Amino acid sequence: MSATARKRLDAMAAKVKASGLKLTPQRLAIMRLLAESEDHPGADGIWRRLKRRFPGISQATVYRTVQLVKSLGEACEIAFADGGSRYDGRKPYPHPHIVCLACGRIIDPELRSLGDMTREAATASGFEIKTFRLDFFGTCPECSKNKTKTMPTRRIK
Amino acid sequence: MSATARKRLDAMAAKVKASGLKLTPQRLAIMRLLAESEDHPGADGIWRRLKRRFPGISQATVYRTVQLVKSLGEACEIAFADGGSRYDGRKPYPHPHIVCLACGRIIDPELRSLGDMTREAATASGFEIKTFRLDFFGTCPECSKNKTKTMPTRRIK
DNA sequence: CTAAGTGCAAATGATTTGCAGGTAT
DNA sequence: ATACCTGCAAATCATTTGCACTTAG
Repeated sequence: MSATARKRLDAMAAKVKASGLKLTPQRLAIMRLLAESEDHPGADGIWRRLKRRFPGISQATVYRTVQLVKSLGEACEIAFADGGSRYDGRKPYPHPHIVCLACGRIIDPELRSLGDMTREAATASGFEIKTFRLDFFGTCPECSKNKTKTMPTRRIK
Repeated sequence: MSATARKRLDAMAAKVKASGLKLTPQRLAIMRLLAESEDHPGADGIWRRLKRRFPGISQATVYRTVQLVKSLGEACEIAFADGGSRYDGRKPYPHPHIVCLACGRIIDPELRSLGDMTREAATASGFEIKTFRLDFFGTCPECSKNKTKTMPTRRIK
């Protein structure tokens, strides 16, 4: 487990304890997966990976824990149009994504111009901007090469 | 009915006929609502407005038609984290939104910097960007004045 | 005519919840 | 001890689909 992942896991565990909640083995395992996964796993994926080590773990527990960690501000949810959500416990704050429509990969780009655009949105509208959601969809370099056919386009909610 | 709305409705009707599909009264009514609504209505809202004039209209027909118009490229869907989708038949192409968390209002800002940011995302990632989804969430000027308490935060999928 | 469309109700599918029995602290 | 948790299964909820009956062209 990397140092950054360890830090993230510790932050999650600390918030849980600070809220007077319990650190069960299931929660630890789910939080650990959230803290170290770089592939933005979905609830179902987390559940499938976990039941190797916790044969009896229920999806309900995964959903409950993921929601808990999110509500504590220690993970963020990326919900897609097709109803599925994916989670990121490494960067628990809102950030942009680029999704490959062919292979489903999601990367986190650094966008220098994002701050300016947020300011432009606030100025243009008079809104007090609290948060945002930004996703780009396209084809990653690998899939572009392979000329793989595009996945059945998701319903972008 | 405004000139722009008329144009949008005509475009939708043309695509439907060009696809060898039928222009039923229900479809016309739904498309008309899509073409002239500036408030990004949801499927349920469309259905409720329509059953005044079409007492027997079913939600299934609304969903089917809205999907049809979207698949013809004549409306776009804005799907939110809480599972609900809203539609825009006035601008059938992807565009940014600003959502008021207090009253639910959605506006379409003009963002000059959007093109630059898309280019930055493409360059930084090597992806071929096909489309995007950009929403800002905050409080509109009216709700800021009224100091209305924020709506129970939607799950931002 | 007849392929398409409609209303209705049942089916989906991801997520949530009620409950009865466990378990961290 | 005793809140808090977990697994299980039933319940949600927006949306989709199967079917028998209409209807636009």
